[in-house]
Amino acid sequence: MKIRTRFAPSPTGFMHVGNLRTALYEFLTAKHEDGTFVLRIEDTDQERYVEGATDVIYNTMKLAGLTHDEGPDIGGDFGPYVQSERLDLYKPYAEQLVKEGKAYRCFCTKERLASLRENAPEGTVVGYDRHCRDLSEEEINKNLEAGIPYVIRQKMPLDGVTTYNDLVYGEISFPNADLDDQILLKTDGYPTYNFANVIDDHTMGITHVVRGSEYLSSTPKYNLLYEAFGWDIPTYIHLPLIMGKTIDEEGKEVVSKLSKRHGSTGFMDLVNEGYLPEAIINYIALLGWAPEGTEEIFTLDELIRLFDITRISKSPAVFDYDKLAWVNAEHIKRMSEEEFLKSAKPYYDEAGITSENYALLDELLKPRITKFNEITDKLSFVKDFTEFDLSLFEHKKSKSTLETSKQMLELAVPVLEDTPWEREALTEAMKSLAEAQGVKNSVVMWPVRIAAAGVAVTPGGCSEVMLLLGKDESMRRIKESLARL
RNA sequence: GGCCCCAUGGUCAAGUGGUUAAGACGGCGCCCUCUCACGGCGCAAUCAGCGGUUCGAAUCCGCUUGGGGUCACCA
Repeated sequence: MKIRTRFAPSPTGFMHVGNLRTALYEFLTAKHEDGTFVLRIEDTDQERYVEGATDVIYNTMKLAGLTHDEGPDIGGDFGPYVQSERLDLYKPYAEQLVKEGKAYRCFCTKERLASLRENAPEGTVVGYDRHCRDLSEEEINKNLEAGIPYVIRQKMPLDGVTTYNDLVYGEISFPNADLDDQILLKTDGYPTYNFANVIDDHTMGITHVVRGSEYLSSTPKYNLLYEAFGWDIPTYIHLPLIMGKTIDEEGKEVVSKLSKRHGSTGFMDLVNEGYLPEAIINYIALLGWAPEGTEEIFTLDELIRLFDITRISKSPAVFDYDKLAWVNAEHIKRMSEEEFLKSAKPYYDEAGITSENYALLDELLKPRITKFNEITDKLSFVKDFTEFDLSLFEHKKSKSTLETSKQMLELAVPVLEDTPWEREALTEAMKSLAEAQGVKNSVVMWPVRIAAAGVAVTPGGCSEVMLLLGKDESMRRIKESLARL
């Protein structure tokens, strides 16, 4: 049987890397076996609906490369793929369970439920007291006629244990007595998340339910539902959570399940910060899973090929920006010249770089940037040339002093004037000058670079800096710097 | 608090009874070098604790401790 997985986000307008990682593993689980990946939008919560949120989901999935085979935007044989368009579907299923005595109508008010919770003994949490579980036929009819709103609750077994098998966590058992009579249908007639989930997964033929391990403890309820309907229970693959670090009131570092409060962990946030979608995908693939061998840089296609459910780990993983940055840098280094230029171009334009230097910058910048937005800073010297502090000329390691700088620049100016403005020629000219003067290369190259750039740190050496500036600008700057010495 | 899950360096992790306990990020040092990177080399740093089982335990079992998750007419 062909594997079918689904990603079922709620349109809240925000997708953090935790959700994305789940989507990724769902995608990989299906695609590794040449299965089908379904996108379903779970929008049964009318109060939390956010305008335009579904577009965020589509855009994210597209950018991340997690293309779905069926979904609201492209259709499929199991539609509709938006829960709000499936509303008529759920109620009959709930009614069926009521009829079969596996569920019941509950007329308890929210206030009563609230007071139940408030009156619970200190430090404990109590569930529903099953007040309406055994209402008489007359009482039910009376309430119904009076138009009292009701929810439909599932009857949980009062004793025994429910056991299920998870592909990553193995066999897990829960005492049934701990299970609440969960609500299936709300007073507004909408299904609850859990209920809709089961109905949808079954009717959509989902074979493998891949989700975060926070669902481990509600899975028995799901299974009891599947059993109530006599449906096959899907294969479960629960994923270790991705954790974020925060600082609490006492200044202590705490880790907890990734959420909005963990700062810029939104996929779009990261992309806007300059992380490549495929690098983000690569990195989060490694949070909770490791391939055989020691290679860590992968494309999506490689991940599809290598992904192996049995290598998913059980323990939570902390999201690490440093490692993400490294992965991003590795992806940048592997980019073709064209790809790199495409991403770098906006920053080049901003820095006043012209096309004849694109190839040079490809070489210079690739090993030097972690994110593309760093280009601005790296090339700021091209545009800005201010009266820098002359002490920059003093560099112990390069054996450069104010005096030698002046000497060398005086000698370099005429040489540079007569040198073809090419990388090799410029470098050779400076080396020859140093040799002729009997000094280390650095004694001439250091001051030339500083004089031209006006800053200590540049991407590349003196020849590259002069190349980027062009002959006129370089000579102007060097002479100006020399005049100040 | 009940229930459930987890436990190898600061972080991500390999490892499935016999290894000098991989690798990566980060840190530190050295080399390369006109700066900064890249690259190369090296260093520090881990099996939470205690009991078992076994000739032998990071690997199996139990307890303890620690961490996380979950207990809504939210998803």
